[in-house]
Amino acid sequence: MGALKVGELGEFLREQRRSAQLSLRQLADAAGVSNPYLSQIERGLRKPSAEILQQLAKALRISAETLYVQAGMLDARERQELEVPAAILMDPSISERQKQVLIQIYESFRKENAAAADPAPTGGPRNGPGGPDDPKAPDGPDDAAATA
Amino acid sequence: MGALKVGELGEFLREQRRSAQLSLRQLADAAGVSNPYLSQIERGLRKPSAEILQQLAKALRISAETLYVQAGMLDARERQELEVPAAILMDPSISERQKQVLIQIYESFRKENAAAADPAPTGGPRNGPGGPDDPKAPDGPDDAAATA
DNA sequence: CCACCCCGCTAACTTTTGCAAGCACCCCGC
DNA sequence: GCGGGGTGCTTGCAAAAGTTAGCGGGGTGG
Repeated sequence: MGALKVGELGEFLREQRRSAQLSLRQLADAAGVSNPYLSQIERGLRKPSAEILQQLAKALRISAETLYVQAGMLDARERQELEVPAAILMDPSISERQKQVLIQIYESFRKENAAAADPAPTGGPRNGPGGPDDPKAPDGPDDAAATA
Repeated sequence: MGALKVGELGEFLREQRRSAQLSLRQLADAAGVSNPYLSQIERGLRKPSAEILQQLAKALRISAETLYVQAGMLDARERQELEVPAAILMDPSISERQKQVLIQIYESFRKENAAAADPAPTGGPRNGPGGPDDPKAPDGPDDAAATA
């Protein structure tokens, strides 16, 4: 399960530290972690938590993203694939209700497409014991969508 | 030390799980973590490690980056310019026509809200949950050139 | 030579993560 | 009634993360 490449991450961190002319203790102090622990991270014998990683990134003035990519936690190309529902949910400019509407429509589109492409899905993983979610007409976006 | 906003992260995770129609056990199993642990994460009483976060993101099919942003580990502003329309346009699972529909609705929502809330558009920089962290302010020349 | 300050690392310890087992509740078939 | 499976939550416990104290080593100057 080691999705984390701790070794590479450690080397990368040490490189960055050296290149920033920082001693182990200096960086550890700046990042708010203990010196020996940073040492162990750099040598790959410890998997730093998300928080520590973030603090190290800050102290090193490198983007946290860079670190995550190096750690193998962020796929470089994954960054382009921000999922639509997640993006919608994070958007502060629309209401929760509106988010739900958008997501519903989005899901119904996907379902529609899947049905068109694969009419015979044997053993449907549909666990919904309830009814089929409204495929179209995702309840009333009328209020806003109509105004468009 | 809590640079992590565990509570928000938990809520977000729960939202995502529900929105994906998954039970706690299902997601836990898919992500390779234990059911009770996921429960605790969702209620904000545990800070998941970087690895766990990654596995959950994978199982939920959302970008790990989204999760990090939600956890307060990546600055949202830095990257939120990806925004909903961009995410929609990049999605390969729906047709171009469907994309247009979604974006239309999204835009109409925004227009409606803007009209209702703020007739005088004095520019609303979005920073809702943005925490006032950064105690010592090492100060980065954040040249976040908005590509919007 | 010796104190002094830095470097990185090892050792023992405390705190937290993360898990297997079990609880209480609800719904459905027998 | 009872059994079985579904949901989420609580409880100890092993295994990690992350800490403070201390080690050997290398300058530098007194």
